[in-house]
Amino acid sequence: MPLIQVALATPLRRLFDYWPVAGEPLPAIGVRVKVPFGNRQMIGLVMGQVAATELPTHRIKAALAYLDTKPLFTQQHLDFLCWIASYYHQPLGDVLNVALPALLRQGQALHPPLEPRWELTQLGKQTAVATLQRAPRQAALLEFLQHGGQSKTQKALQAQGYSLAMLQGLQTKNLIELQKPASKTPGIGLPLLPLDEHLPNSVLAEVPLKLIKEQQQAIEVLMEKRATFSPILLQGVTGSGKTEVYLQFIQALLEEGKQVLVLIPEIGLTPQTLLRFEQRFNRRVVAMHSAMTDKERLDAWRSAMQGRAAVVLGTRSAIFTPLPNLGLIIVDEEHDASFKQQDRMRYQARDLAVMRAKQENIPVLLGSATPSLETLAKAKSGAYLWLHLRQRPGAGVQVPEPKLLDIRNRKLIGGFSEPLFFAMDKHLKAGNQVLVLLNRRGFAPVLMCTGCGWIAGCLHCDARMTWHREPPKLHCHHCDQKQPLPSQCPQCVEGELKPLGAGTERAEETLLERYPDIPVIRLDRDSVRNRNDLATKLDQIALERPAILLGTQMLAKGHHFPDVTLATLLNADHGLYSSDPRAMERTAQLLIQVAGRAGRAEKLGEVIVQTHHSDDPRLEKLCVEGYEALALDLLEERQQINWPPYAHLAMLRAEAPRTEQVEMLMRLLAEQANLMNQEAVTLLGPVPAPMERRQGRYHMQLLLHANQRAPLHRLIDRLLGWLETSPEARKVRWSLDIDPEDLF
DNA sequence: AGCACGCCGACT
DNA sequence: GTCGGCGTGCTC
Repeated sequence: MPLIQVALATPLRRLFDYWPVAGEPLPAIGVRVKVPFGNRQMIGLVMGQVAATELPTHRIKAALAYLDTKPLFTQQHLDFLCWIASYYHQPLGDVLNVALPALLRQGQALHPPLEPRWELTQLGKQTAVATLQRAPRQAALLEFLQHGGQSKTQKALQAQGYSLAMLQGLQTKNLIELQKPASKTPGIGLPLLPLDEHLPNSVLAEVPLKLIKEQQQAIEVLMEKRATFSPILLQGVTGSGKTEVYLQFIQALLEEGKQVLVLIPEIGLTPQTLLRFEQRFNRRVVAMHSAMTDKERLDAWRSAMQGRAAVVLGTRSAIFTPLPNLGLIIVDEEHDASFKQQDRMRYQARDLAVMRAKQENIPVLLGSATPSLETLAKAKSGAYLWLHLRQRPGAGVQVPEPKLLDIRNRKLIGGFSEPLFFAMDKHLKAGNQVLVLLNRRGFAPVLMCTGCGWIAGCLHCDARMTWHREPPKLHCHHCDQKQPLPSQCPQCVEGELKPLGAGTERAEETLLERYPDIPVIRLDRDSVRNRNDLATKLDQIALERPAILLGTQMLAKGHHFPDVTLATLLNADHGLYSSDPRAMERTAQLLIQVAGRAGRAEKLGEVIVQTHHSDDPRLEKLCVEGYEALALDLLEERQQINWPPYAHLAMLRAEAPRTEQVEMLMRLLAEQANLMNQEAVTLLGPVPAPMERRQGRYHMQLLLHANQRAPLHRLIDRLLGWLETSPEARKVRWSLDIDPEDLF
């Protein structure tokens, strides 16, 4: 008798063998199965069959039940998930955990159980409506049921305005009854739901925008590439109409009956984005993001895997969605950091998109105004097709050139210099909006005693606590620890406590003092807690003029503010001289994004960037020659220091409550690595992680560097084997990050 | 990861 | 005498 191999969500990187469920046919690969595991039950996925196992047969247990009659994944999709598991060195069960909606992971049926329906009894069919004249609402319901023909679910009836009380009224008179659906095992093995409500033949629901020549040329090139694996970088300045190119390319694939997957950054999935896709096509568009309920996610997932959803619009985890007729993947704002998952299963959705497209032999379109160096390198080398959109259709106003405003030796009020205020005055007086970007929440990043130099630090982290005014507290942005604001210096008692630096709260206060008659609309994580807050603020922005829009990243991403004529970055220095080689790239992307906010419609814009380093050649290059020129320079630097994308990295991180435990493990780990490593892998570290103490735990890291992927992954496999059996590793929490993005 | 087993301190 | 602390071992 053959055994079935089951993938389970445990940290053990292997499959588990079980006897098949007695008396049932062997399950297909990709079916969920409930199995005993230790002394509990788990739900896993059937990955294959084997004739025999190394384990003594008496230790093999029998599977309890199959939860699906048809596989949840095609073999091709399973191959994709297996590839992910091996590339990121994660247990397959963990990958499946990300790939399956929560409800399916918990064992719920793929199809919702059929709801009971209300039906007329024999008496109900014969009773004249007029006999119910003393209960007119019930009479109306009876009439509706008698003439509606079919039985109805309670939900459907309530949607028509009939209440539960009316239904119960008819039920007690024996006129109607609730019929349970006939299915033996509710939800499992039901036929696929009927294909969609008859869709119009035409894919288009509205007339597409007229393309300018450059966009038209891009579409023509894309059309040629639409049937094979073709990675494409679509580099277009803000406002160049990338989305319209996406939409028209998507249209071509929908017309061929294909499905399209669109990945967008976390912050970019607004109801407006979804609406734009829904309005364009006569096809089902579903969203996939973390704010949805489990039920909503399952519904969207099901319609995708059944081929009923034509477009899936989602954040990074949507890359795992099974799509039987996938014809195109688009990654919008491909440089965005949110495509990299930074905890649990660390993966880069943009890279997975390219991998999936290769496997499916379909095009993958990476769009950005400021492409990541990784993507840019591939485009430069010719591995990716490189398309440019340099013009802005419409009124023809170009993205303004950012001006650097040096603030050395200048007095700053709440982060603003006098010349900046002067520029703001001009734009506000003209009745326009001014956008102020400050990447710092709270009132001030540091609270210091002027008497003795004491600084408010976090008890659990090597970090300063941020002073928040509203509500008043000290808040550690690394571990979420909150403390009441001290009324006096805890060290010298007599010194005065003063804020150092400025966050959005302080900038807001400054602006309200300086411009008492102008609305200041603040957008950051503290003032925008949910969808509703955001909608309110966006409405306000649409109405108020003049106005000042103040905020963090949130403000720079995605939203269109046609009345902004001055966009300003209060401090470009943060990260300019960081030891992280990625800092300059990030600052440049932010600056260009901010610049893109100014003068989008017919109004000419201005962009001002405050810095202490206006003579920095990289900043100058960025402002004068643009992002691409700077990025190509940065790429050259990367090549010279032999760093990604020209080399490969993996980061091993470890943390424990006591520093000795981490140090011991990391020392042994490095020792092992040196023993195992006969190839070209360089160890950098182990070293204490930046901000060594976080949430009361000590962090260390070991960076592995190699010119080739293969030897790096071979070494990692051996190291993980050692880590899994090493007693020193038990007390320490460790994790592996392939292609790490944040090294510091 | 979970969960049980097991071996030592502070409670009724 | 037992409740419960978390070290150690195991999961087909």
